[in-house]
Amino acid sequence: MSIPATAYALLGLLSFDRELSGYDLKKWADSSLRFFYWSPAISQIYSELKRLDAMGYVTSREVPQDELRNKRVYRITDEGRAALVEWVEHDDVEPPMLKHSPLLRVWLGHLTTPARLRAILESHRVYAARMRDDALGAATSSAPRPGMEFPAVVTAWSARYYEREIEMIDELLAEISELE
Amino acid sequence: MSIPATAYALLGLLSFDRELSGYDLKKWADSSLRFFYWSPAISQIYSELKRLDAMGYVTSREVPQDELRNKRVYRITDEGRAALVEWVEHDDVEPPMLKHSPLLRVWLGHLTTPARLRAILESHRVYAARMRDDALGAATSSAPRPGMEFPAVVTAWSARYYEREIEMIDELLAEISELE
DNA sequence: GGGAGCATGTAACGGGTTACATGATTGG
DNA sequence: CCAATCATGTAACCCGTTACATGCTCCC
Repeated sequence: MSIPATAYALLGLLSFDRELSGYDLKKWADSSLRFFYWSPAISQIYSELKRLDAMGYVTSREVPQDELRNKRVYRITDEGRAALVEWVEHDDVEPPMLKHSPLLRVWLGHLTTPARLRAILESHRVYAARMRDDALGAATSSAPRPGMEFPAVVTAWSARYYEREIEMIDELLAEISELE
Repeated sequence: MSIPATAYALLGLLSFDRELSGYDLKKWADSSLRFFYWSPAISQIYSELKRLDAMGYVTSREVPQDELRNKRVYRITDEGRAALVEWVEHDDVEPPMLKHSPLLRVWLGHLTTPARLRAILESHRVYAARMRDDALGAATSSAPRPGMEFPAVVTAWSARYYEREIEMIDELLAEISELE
């Protein structure tokens, strides 16, 4: 019985030795995984946590959040850690999946005007700049903790990725102008 | 009633004014869409074609393939073309979706050895080089036909994308060595 | 003879999303 | 007072995949 990559990603977040709630995991995913992988919907996080719990890969307990409410926090188990290590060390690595919607529109450029393509690319440029800045922000905001070197390397990689994305948008913009 | 992006992608393939079978569409997708978007499974292509047919966005007819068998070829209709143009011109463009599995493994680098990470990245490097070469091949093999300028631009973009991916893998490899 | 390519499709399944439901606390 | 944030979960739905089924032709 195998579990989806998203479950391993969550297990990965928990592998940095902390107790986290579903809500915490969502925020963490949004400020790390999001840049190079994906941030699952909160509802999926809750259901994956249930599955991981049922498999014995995590344990959970309730902690008081305030006077009236509790929240459920999760901790990775030894079996969970072993399964995660196994996944990193021995499982096949799928190729990256890229679904570049703005490019799909450019590919269909014969159906529209250069102005529309430019607008799409400008807006994608804003998005990429935003992602770069967010990745840069995530890199600087979190103090370099021991054991967190790899996430730091990947976050830096992500910032470079979006920087290059911007360069490539500009190249495309220039090429589209030439086509006119 | 909206249709998925994949359906528009297929409609897009048909928008270059040719009659194509499901099988043809799969081959075409593999040598164009695959580099920057995704190539749907053949089974999905057949079911999307049925949906597009039901919506009146394509028509189909059977043509003899050899003495014994027929094949069904599809042609975009005026309504299909109008819907596609509408999609390109007025629909919101989703941000690109990236699920970088090799990077997810690197992000979990604390769970394994540098040697394993290097192996993963080397293998990803081979994949990226392959994609670059395939994109380059697709660019040169298809003679520059009129009306196909945008696909050519996007294929060239894809080749650059994978070239940069290789550069970024090498940078990562260097950073991982430094971490040791 | 057998594998690769041509050609089309169905069924089962699962991963993941959106919408919905609920309710407390904090800060402008 | 109202929006945002904290916090958890269910249900419906759909996109897309893999596995399965079928059968012909071409070439080694």
